[in-house]
Amino acid sequence: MNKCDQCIVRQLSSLKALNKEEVIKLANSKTTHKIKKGEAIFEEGEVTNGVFCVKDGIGKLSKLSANGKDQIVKLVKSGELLGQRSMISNEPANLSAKAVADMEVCFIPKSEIIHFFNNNNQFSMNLMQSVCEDLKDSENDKIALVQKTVKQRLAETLLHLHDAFGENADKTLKVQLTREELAGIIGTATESCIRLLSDFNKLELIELAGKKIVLKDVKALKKLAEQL
Amino acid sequence: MNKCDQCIVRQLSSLKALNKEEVIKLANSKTTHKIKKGEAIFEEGEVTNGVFCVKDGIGKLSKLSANGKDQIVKLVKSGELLGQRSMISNEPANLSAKAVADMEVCFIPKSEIIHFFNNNNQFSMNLMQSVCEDLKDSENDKIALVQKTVKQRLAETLLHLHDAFGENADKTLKVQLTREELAGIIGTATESCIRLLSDFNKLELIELAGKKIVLKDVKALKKLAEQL
DNA sequence: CTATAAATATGACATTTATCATATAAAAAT
DNA sequence: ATTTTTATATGATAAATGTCATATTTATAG
Repeated sequence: MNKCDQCIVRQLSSLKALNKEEVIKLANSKTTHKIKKGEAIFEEGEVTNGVFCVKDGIGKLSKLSANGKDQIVKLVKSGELLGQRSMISNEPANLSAKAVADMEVCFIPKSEIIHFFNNNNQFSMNLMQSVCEDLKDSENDKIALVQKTVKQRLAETLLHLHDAFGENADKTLKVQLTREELAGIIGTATESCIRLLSDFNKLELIELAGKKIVLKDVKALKKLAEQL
Repeated sequence: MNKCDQCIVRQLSSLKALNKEEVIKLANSKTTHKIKKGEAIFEEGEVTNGVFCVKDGIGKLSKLSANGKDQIVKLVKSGELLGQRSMISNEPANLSAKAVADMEVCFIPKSEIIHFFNNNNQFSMNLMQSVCEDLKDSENDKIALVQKTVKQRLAETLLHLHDAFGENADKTLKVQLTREELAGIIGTATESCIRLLSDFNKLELIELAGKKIVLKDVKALKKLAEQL
């Protein structure tokens, strides 16, 4: 039973370049894992020796600082690969990967990936492009961190979460993050994040219902995120 | 006359994986350019259609913000490749590349690189690893921007400039940056950068002689950069 | 070599953001 | 259901950093 063929990761990630034969090879070597919200897929410093495909759920890549704050570098959703960077660099993971919502992931051993990389030009190009995409995002994030205020970054992040993960039937954002996690994405103190969310709420840019957030005025949020 | 074979870029960059035949092919397709200090190799938004090898000099990759500040993402020195990311992503450059010191660069057309990428696994792996290295650096920079103070980042940057570019006979740093450029690297206002340099000078951590900077107390700078 | 512009330096002040304290609400455990 | 913990919220304050003004020095152009 070749389950990988129908898998969303196979449709969306670099793996889409694999041919039938390669997918069968993949299906035989992969292992499937369920990760509960809050649990780690791998921790900073760990040697993973392969990549993880996100079949379902949402994960965060983050790094714990000396002062105890967890800086979130990227959120990943179904269809994406995790741990490519450290596998390719032959290094222990630079970041920890944890589940923000219950996840289902498949582990693909490094040997398989390297085999595909060496024998399938389209695959290696896809993988390369995916790392390049991450690099571009990271560089742009870096610039935003310096050039925008916390308020602007919060607005930007809310819009991005909406774009990337969508909304539920009741218009609330699909990703449910704690205030602490949200602060970890925009790079600020938890209290500042909470405060600004309250402000946005009062200004009717968003609506807060417990942990759930509704973007009420996307236009105004966009304006806020971009203004000088 | 096959000049590429002896070139420093060939010895240090992903190109080291090329065989004799490939180097000859490379030598026939490359073009050499001299770039004066301050001039651009390419500008943000430009389609480059190839990569640039840095034979000599120092360059900066930066992005101009709406408020007129130039955020420097990376400095490059001889032996490195420029413009890989946007070439691979098939996108116009996300950043501008300008000379910080007079440069000599060679342009290699995209078609050549793609040919090597598809026919030489070691080259494609090298290129991949080089982008991964950039990604790791960028992610770590991002985290430092959030978790460290401007003072710490200045100390860190001075140490990094010393490590990466070395010093002259008179112990001054080899890279000569304006205060504005230095501010653009650490992500702060020019005035704040100047002020902190003065402080460091008074504390005898560094010595200022015009634009030239000497690191007088590396140990103390390291301690400053890492402390909580 | 002078005139002009640009870079560096420093003070005064405003603003942003972090930190600490504490209250309230929500979630988890017993 | 009640206790205990954890998350959210908000005020007060301090610290860090940006902005504006203005010298002073250094570089560049004529």
